[in-house]
Amino acid sequence: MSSDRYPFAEIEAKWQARWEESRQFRATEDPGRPKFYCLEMFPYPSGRIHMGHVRVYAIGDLLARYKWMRGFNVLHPMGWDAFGLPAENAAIEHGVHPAIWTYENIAYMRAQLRKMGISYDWDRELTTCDPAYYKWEQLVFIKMLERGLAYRRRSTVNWCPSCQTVLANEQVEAGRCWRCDSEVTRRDIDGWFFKITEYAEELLAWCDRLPGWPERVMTMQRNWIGKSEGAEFDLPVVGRPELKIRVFTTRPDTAFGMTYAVLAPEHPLVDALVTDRKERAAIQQFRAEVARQSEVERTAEDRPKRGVRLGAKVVNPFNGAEIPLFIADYILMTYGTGAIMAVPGEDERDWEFAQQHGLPVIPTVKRPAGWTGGAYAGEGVKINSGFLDGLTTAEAKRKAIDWLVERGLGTAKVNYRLRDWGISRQRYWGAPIPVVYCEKDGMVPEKEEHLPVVLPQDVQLSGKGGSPLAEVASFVNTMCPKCGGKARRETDTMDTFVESSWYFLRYCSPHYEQGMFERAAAEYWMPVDQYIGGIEHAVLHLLYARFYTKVLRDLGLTKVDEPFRALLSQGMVIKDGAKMSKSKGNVVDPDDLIRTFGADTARLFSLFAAPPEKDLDWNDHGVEGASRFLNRVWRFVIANLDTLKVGGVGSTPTTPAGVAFRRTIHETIKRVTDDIEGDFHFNTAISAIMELVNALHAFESASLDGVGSGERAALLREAVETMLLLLGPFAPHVTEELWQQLGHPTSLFKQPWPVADQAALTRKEVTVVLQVDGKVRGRLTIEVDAAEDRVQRLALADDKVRPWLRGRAVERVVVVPNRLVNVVTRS
RNA sequence: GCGGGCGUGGCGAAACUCGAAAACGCGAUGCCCUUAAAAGGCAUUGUCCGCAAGGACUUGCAGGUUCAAAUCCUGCCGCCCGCACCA
Repeated sequence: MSSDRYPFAEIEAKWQARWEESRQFRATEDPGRPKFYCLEMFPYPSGRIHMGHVRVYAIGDLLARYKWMRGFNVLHPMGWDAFGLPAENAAIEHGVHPAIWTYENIAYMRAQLRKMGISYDWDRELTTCDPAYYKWEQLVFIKMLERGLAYRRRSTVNWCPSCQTVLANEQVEAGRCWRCDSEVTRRDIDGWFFKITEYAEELLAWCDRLPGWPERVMTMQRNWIGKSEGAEFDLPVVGRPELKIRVFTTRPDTAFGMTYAVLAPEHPLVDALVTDRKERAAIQQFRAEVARQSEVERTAEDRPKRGVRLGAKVVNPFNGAEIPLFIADYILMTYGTGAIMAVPGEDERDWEFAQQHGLPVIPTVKRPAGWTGGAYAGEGVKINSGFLDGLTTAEAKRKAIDWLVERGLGTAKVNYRLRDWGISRQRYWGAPIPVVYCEKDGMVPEKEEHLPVVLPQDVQLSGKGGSPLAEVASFVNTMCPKCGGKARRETDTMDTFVESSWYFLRYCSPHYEQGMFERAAAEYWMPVDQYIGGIEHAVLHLLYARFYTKVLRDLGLTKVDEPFRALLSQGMVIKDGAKMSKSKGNVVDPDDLIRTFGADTARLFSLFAAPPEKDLDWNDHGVEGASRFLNRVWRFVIANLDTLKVGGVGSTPTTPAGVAFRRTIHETIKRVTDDIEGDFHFNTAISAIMELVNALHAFESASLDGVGSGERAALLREAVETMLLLLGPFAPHVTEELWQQLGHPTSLFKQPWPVADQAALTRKEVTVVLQVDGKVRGRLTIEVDAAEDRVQRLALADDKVRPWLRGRAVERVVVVPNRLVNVVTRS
């Protein structure tokens, strides 16, 4: 089966060694050259690479090598996102220390990546579980603490019972843990937060200033940040002058339609509002029911809204009306003020609740003609609204807010759905949070000179819950950095998304010891020009990294506002209609693939089968096709080596066949370049190269008679060399080998990218399509830019066209220069 | 419910600043090479009618705009993704 295959194993090993020995892809700052920072999301060292990795790294390497050839100074680093739960779980299951498990996996995966022949600058490899790495985020943590950007508080958090740790909001997907899919529960717990909400407005604003990002991702981030503008004001409690309930609304214009108000069950004022024992019992029961519900139950679709009426009443400040007050489960303590004014006339949720509880509805917006529904959330003219009557929704919003402000009752208010980033993890395998708790001084940050706070190695991992570090006496028991007295270390570790929030900066100067990164190096390389990774991080890593970069900027460490200039979100690798997974039994192992077909084939197919942003449907026959193509290239070059070596450089063919062939060569250059530069259409770029190879075969056999041998050899040489240069970034080993066999002493990847010769591209003749009433009836070969009236005359006289005009009058003739003629008839 | 995306041969796909639908690859069929197979080469391959020449039809469905629509517009149908009681 493999009898005539080119020796890919030998070739790939040879060039991987050469590139490494010659340090060809090592990057150094060079202000004289334009830089290109090409970065793929670094992997978690789970054990072995999978096809998803092959795909991203093939894309990244293609761009990196292409940019090298375009003369850029390319930074293309690789490293390991090495902290994380799987290491700890492996330790619990198999008794291997997380560090050993992690470093063994890294060693294996590094070898796998090397076998793929990716052009990484391995000198810059970094591993986030290295104290020399996480030291710097501990330092930044302390600075964030000083600025109030990191803080500790008790709150209700998302708890994953399987991972035994807290999850940030971004890490909960439809009520389930993003990593293990367990149902998330709620827990009241002390924990550390990063104040990402302080950057909500800036993160949102920059969503409009990153044209290199996919719209899809930006939309997801905008939705996640969830800005809404409105007003906040107080509802006085009847007969209790000391009590006011603050509410947030985006529709202050509808305040006259307020017929009741609602508090979240957890609202702190509830206790103060309750007076008699019976009411207290009912409320406690309701609160307990709500608390028992899981996140999944509470957000289930079509859930009826439940609530309890309180004895207390509040006053609508707009019209003085006394209205009933409820607690209800559809109001969340975590959003706005945890209390609302309810306007059933213009809010569907309030409408539903009002129907159930027999509450009155006052419409405040004139309904459109024929409106039959309940709540009307659309815009319109105000009615039943006192001083707002007759205004539009927008005008009334403004006027209502002005009215509140004038009377000191409320203010305009912007709310965000984004919550602060909970970074405490009650697990072992992460970066320690560098603070201690002193009996005398309370919480005290570790001194800078004591950093890093190193994660201890000797730890018992039971998986039973509770921070494993709390069991390590030598770690926990320490001295207060302030008073020198007895103190206990913080035993939570940081969310591993903190490490991945700045690794791209560390790559700029990975061995720098005086700080997080060397300022000059970061200024030269940053921002990342092209970032490549999966869509699953649209609001996780990508939002955190944007936030953290802004924090570092505000700490004066860097000037960059945004870490990633352009983002390419690649699709998943699918086989037999499903994502590859062990349970589905549809996994393709990269090791097998490389052993059987070679890295070049694996990469070429990954790039050819689909455009990068789409899911890639893995097909074993397709892989064979990619392999067949590379073999075809190999055989052609080897078989014609003698001819190719004698071919002169630069050809100006004189025969029509030669001119046409040379045009094909240069059209291919243009197509491939446009496809890479434009929208990353690597699949069509490869198609174009395949067409060139097909043309090469055809020309080689057809040109034996007719084309002079000098012209023929020169053209073949130009075609083959161009083809190898264009194919290089897609299949680097085989092209590099053939380049050398052609007698070139220097690397293919040190050659300039070919430029299409305009002269070769220009045509003398074009084919013009002849249509009658929009249907193709014939073709006409004619010189370029022929006069319209002549084209028209020839079209009308054409043998294929004339029969279709019989018995019909020509109404008009549309001539599109160099493309088509459409004869429109009237019957 | 809100937001985004998609729907083209047997399959992956291409063309989407309106201008030859299906490039390239896979698969399939036939032939050549071979003792034979593998590998390779050449050819055919959207559907239907036809011996052929040729013709008709065809981009989820139904309309519309246009000389001309896969491409623009309207309304449906189906699929995927994100958010979702966010006041």
